Amino acid sequence: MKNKEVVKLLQEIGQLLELKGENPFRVRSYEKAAQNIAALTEPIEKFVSNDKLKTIPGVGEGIAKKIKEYLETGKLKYFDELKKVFPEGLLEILSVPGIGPKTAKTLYDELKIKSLAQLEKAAKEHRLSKLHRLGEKTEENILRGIQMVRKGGERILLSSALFLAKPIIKELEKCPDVKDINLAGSIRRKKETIKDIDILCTAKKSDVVMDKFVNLPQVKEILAQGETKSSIILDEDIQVDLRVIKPESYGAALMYFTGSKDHNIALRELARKKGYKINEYGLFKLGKRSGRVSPRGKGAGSAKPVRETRVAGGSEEGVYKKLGLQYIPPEIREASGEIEMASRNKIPRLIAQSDIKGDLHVHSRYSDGAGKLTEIAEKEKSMGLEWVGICDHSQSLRVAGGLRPNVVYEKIEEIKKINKKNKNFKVLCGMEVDILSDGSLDYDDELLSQLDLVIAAIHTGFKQSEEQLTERIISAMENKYVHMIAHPQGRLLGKREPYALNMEKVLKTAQKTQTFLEINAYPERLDLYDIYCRKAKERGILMGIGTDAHTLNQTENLCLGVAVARRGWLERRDVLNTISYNELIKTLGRKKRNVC
DNA sequence: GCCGTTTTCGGCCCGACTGTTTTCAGTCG
Repeated sequence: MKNKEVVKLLQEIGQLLELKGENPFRVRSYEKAAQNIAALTEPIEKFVSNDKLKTIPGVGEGIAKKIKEYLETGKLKYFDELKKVFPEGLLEILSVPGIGPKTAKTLYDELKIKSLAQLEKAAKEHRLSKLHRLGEKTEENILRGIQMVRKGGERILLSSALFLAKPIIKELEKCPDVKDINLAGSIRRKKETIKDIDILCTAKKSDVVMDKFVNLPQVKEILAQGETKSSIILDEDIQVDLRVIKPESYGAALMYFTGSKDHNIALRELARKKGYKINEYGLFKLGKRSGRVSPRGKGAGSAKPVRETRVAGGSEEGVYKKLGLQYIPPEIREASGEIEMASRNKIPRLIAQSDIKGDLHVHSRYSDGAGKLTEIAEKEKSMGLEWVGICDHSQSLRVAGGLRPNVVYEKIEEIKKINKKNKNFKVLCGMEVDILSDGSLDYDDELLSQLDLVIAAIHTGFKQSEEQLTERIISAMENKYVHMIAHPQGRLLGKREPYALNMEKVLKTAQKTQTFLEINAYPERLDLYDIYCRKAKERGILMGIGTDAHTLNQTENLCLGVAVARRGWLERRDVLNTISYNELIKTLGRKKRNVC
């Protein structure tokens, strides 16, 4: 699958064209096409062979031809020609915050700067500030930007971002002037990793809350402080933006800053077609034939377009409604069909935290977890749950205290005793059984048949070929005692890419064998991911959320699993965790009955 | 370069903040 390669190619073409000073709409076309290809779940090669490239939104005659040439020959003449005009290092410079195409071009033209290192040297020697429209401040900002780029990644886990955001919200809420306050941006959409934290609030006077914000004890640096927007860097090197909004615009602003960018663009296009204008201040009805006002207004604040009437803006619901749309939950605002569904009133009621009755994957002290069985049960009960599946590691995983078969039998007995004592809470005796390198399971069927819950997982041999890895998972699913595949794709965010798997085959087999797939809610995993959750749902595959908790506190990560499920459009009926203990036992027995 | 309830040409999302300037260009989201 060469989608990523093609996306990168188109993005780089866009950037080079931007440097060249090309028509910005042409630049935008390449970006748009790249975005839409990035969102594909099928290999781009398939589109070439079927001559279907132009069915991808944003891909027309020109770009289709270029993609075809690149995929068929491995090269693209047009791109090679472009690269002759500007050295590749300039693209690296563009990644420095604050440097856009114009600045990059000036730096190249005037100072012959074509790499990050040269840029850094020039900034330190104060050669940048001698250029037109660049000053000392810019020089400092560029140096800081270079450090940011060098640090790489700079995205943090959703869980870490939430951990940092919550105390800030709590503190700002204390301002008597602050009425509504909410997260926005990717953290509100619950993306798996977050670049910066966006917060929105309403307040009568913004200076009080802005002052409080920039003076929070965890602030390392103030990047900007304005009337409507301020930006800070936390000690943890994460940027936080706060925007203060007037109440009548709060909903529109929340939508605008929650994004995603593509969702917003699609909404704006829809609004325009319906004779509205939408921005962060509200939804406005355009007066008859008055929409032709030049956007280039002169003078501060005097550019108010004529005859616009605000028709919505205070609440998100109101704006969606006026646009003829059902409310769209933030988690699915990714321009992946939600607007069309909302126009047909077909947005499902997504699963909610309150639907959850249990956790399918927790480790105890039997293997590498920290809690005793009874402690785990108490903890989960205190969270309002009714059952927990305790799945320790199997014997091969020695480093994680994998259980010998005789110990598994001891665990079964202990759990029986616990369940006898507890009327309102049940523990399922589960195991996370290794799928060995040859595809066999780490325990024999005799032992597996004694367990309430068997989840199978790959923990070794990640580097095998796609065929081998896919085959391993498939053969595990074909075992009638295996209920669920844990962390099916095996990635660790920021540390390890997912295993090479043929997901089509995996999903097909899960459907055929009635095997469930896990949404592993461990912060670094969040696996299966959203797009495959949605695909699994389309096939009628049930999903199960497991926290993979190794400490008692980690059981609280259930909310992250719910977030992934919501991003995957899952409803209550798609997720095992929403059913009662008795129903669950029945459902877990289904595979054995039906498949064998 | 793409696209069509503005349909084969003429649009294409739009406003805030910074840092520089002396009225605004560039960048960002």
